[in-house]
Amino acid sequence: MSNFDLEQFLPYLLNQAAEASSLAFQQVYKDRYGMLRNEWRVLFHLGQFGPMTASAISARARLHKTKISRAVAKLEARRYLARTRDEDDRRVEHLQLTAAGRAAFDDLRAVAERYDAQLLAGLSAAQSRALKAHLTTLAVAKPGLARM
Amino acid sequence: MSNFDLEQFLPYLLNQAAEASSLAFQQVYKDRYGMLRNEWRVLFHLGQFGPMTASAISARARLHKTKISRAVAKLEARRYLARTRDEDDRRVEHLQLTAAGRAAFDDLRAVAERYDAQLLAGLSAAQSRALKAHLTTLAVAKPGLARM
DNA sequence: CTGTAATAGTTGAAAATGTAACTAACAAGC
DNA sequence: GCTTGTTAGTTACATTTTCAACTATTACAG
Repeated sequence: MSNFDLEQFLPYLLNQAAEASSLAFQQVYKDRYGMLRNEWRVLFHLGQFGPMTASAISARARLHKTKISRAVAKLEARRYLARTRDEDDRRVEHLQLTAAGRAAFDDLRAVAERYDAQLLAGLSAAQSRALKAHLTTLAVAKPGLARM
Repeated sequence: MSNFDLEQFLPYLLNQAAEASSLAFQQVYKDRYGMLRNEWRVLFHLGQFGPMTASAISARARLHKTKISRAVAKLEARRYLARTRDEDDRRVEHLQLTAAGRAAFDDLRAVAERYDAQLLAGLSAAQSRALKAHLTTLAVAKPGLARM
């Protein structure tokens, strides 16, 4: 007899928590700026790390390059970012936020900051740190499952 | 000056952890049974909770009814589940696993059980419990964000 | 009864995603 | 130089998801 519980299965539980906690924030960037998830992510990468290439964002965000490509196209069309071709390696393009892009980022970052605090409101500082540390470990890990 | 860190923003972090931890398991149910995420979820609900209606699964899994409808159609086509119409309320249909469906569930449940243990290998029992408790809280919560 | 609203589930069209193939530019071996 | 391979990024097509409309059935008010 197994005591397995679907709702305590970590990948399932993480998905449920991720979706629930993304909802309210998603509402904000969608309503205020008409952005999708990948667009928001690209915006935040550029906002936080400064000018980057699409590949660099792809690697850091673990986002497929086609998603980046399409998100960048939309952000560019809406004048939230600008591209400049690298003169040394003309395959590469450097992405950076426009003034409008930075304004959107600053606004959304402030929301994110408060929202994060709200999500963690029930936990002590130590508990929050522990939770995030464990999640970071899980996010970075590349678990395989040999011979199952 | 803000000290906001995208990679420590809970919704983002949860998404990264959820995706990373889902990957290896997804590979198994996809390779062995050709299932998609929603099909696996429906299978597990029926396996764990016994016969249910589509609405009941929808409510418990927080999965939209169209996803359920299509997942059920595929699972039925592959003979993993069978439907029976409720005689008292003929709108309702009760879903239950076939023998093949239960076999698939038993197999995948065993994988899930071992995989879960592997994901938590670095943590003590108390830490694991605390982590899952916090995730459960986040998964159940319906956070809004007033006046941000 | 009868009309109106609600619920269970399905379907069609539009949007988004995933996968693979593609172009263009650079790199390295010979 | 020329071939072969690699990397940056885009595009095309198939699959999935989303959203709204739809059918069928039940509930409920008058």
